[in-house]
Amino acid sequence: MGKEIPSRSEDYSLWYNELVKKADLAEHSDVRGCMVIKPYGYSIWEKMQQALDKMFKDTGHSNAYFPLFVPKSLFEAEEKNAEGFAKECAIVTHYRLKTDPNNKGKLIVDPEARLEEELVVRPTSEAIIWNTYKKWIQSYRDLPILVNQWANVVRWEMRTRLFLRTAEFLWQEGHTAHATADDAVRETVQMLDVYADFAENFMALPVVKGRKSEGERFPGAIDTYCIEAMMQDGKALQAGTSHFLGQNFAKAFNVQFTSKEGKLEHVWGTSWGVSTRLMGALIMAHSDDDGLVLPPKLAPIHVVIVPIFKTEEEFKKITDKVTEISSALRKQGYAVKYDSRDTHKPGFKFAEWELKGVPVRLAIGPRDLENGTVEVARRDTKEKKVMKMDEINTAIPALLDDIQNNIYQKALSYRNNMTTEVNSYDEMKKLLDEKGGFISAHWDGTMETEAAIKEETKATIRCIPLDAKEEEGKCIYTGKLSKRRVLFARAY
RNA sequence: CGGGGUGUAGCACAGUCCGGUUAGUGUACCUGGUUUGGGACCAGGGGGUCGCAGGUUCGAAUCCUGCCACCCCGACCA
Repeated sequence: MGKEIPSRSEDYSLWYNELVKKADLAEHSDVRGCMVIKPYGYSIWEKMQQALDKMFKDTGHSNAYFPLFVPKSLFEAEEKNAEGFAKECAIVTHYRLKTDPNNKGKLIVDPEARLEEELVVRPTSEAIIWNTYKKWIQSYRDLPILVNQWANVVRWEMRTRLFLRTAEFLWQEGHTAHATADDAVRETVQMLDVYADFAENFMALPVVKGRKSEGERFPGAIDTYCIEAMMQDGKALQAGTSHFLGQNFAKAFNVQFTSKEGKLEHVWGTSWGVSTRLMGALIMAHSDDDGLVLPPKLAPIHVVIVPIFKTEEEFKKITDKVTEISSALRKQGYAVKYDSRDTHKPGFKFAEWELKGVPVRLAIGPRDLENGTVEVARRDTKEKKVMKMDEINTAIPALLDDIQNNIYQKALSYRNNMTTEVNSYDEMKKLLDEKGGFISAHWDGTMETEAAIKEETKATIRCIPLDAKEEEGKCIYTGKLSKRRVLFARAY
């Protein structure tokens, strides 16, 4: 018996945890709340990075790197931001250990080595970056500044889950500075579009673009835009955010520039990020009870080839054929894995590569050699068919495209099925308990109502969709007037 | 951070209530052979600070105290 995972219907959250571990994506480390991302999982993250990085560069951004540590005085400069993160910060207070005089071979913190000013381990980098931008910006000619950084951040979470919420996680954070509010808003929306494009075209994950309510907004932002996705258990997941910071950070850090007209003005800012949480979204959006299902565009291995043989001689003949096929596929840019292990039976290998979500599997045995055929199996539908060997080179690219498209369509129709328009609070509560998903409903726009609904149902306003049509209605909770529907859901 | 639960081989667990040979099972691992078109079989073998630290006892995986970690529920989480 190999590795098996629980079914989604039995225990969704156990299914997720086991899948992450059994598919070799990540595991818990010995550090509380922190994970080890294993090579297979990390290679998926690298594919995400590559695609996103290119999109950032194509929209004019450059990468840079800022320090992990933020002096407390800088951190607290933008009050709302500091307050928002204060409860989950790790703080460096000392810079030296020494041997414990009472306990041989052990180390203690040297009380003599207390830092004059504590260093906050960045939960996000606005503070240190805006403090740096102050030095970079004097004139409108210095603007815009379009910088991104790939980094780790630390948020001391009480309850963690692999990829979805860990104390340390990897992400990218873009930080831009502009001469006008319009420019900054345009940037904010552009990056939201980049995220949505990435989610849909690479992750095969349909997302709703929207704006956060005041209560869900990034601390220190004027406006927070987001993409929201629907997971297979009916819970929503925020997959990326893009913030219009107004002049909040420029004012806090005194970042001013001289305009064309010779006036001294505060700079307008944005910040935007996606994290390794996208891995969680990817896993939960597509995978099934047999394991991971990866969209070809993010799969570290596109095609796995399993030989079926009895004798050494058969194995050699098959290997020759496989070499031919795989080098032709590699020439087209596909990652091909030949699983030539003789220590496992084919059935075992089939199950293992399915668990790891490889989009296409080829099986070649003596029968195929005779007939000039190969068995082609696709991971998303688990369909198998026998193909002529000389068709492979053209059939595989088409098949991979089809898989990419199919899992997107499947996720899209699921998401649409899981989005329900609701006009009464009772109906909403019933739906949340029985079906889940997005609830599209009217809201009076106040924080009080939002908080009350959250308190009573555990559902939050995920976003105010950008494409929400103007529609007169009554708030589901207070009956007050509302101009458009918003999306509620229970969320990760 | 509160309530509950669990820590025994890489993994999953039994044994703990009621202390007493050499701590066991499945799986994984190693060797040899037979196998190979959906998770092979037989035989042999290796692997254990029983979470950590104290205590009680002639004797502790087992009883007591403290600590740590993880899981579930809640609070928290922009």
